[in-house]
Amino acid sequence: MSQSDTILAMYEAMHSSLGPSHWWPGETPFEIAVGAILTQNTNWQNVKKAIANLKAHDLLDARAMHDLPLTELAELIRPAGYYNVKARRIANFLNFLKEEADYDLKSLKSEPLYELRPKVLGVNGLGPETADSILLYALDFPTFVVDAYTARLMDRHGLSYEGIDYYELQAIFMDALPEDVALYNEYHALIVRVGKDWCKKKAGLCDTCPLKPFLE
DNA sequence: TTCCGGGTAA
DNA sequence: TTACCAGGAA
Repeated sequence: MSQSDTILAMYEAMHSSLGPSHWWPGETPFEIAVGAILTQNTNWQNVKKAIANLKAHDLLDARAMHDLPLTELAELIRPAGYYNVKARRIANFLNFLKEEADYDLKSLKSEPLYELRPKVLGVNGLGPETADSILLYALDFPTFVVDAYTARLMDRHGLSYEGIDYYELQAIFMDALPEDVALYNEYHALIVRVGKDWCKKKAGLCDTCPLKPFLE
């Protein structure tokens, strides 16, 4: 089987065994973008608490959030951890949103991906994974999100190697898959689910893993 | 390489 | 009590 056939087959295996993931959780593109920053190296359960705090204060709105002093924002997102750095990163993102889109995140959809992506990456605190998460899950751009789960899973299946670069790993998927936002969306979600529940950091639970047939 | 960090499962 | 988490910057 070719590399891209394998990657397509892995998707089918995960999807048929786990079902749809309904990603990204979040009611609006802005909520998704904020969630993408909050979940950097952080358990989603903790992010949910931070988002609940923001919602309770009617702050899941770009203008309202931008009017809030940084220290108060930090306090509200405290459950998500790294709350001081993340408050600064969200503020950086809000500055960007104001300048580039007059606080209207969705308006950025009119811009081509190849022009928008470098601008998003120019925001201090938004690295490749966070940028791609916002572009794919909040704005429906066809850019594939990879992460530590993806790297580990692919390495363990002999389809990658330890320490692979973000863009190289991303290219493996984008070269193998048709350009399809819904597919990119679901594939990354399935990888995260498999990464959390089977392809764990220490010892993988390969015996019961949906991807067991793909081990060498 | 180190720092940022609260929350929870094991 | 430790280990780890939908990372990124300095």
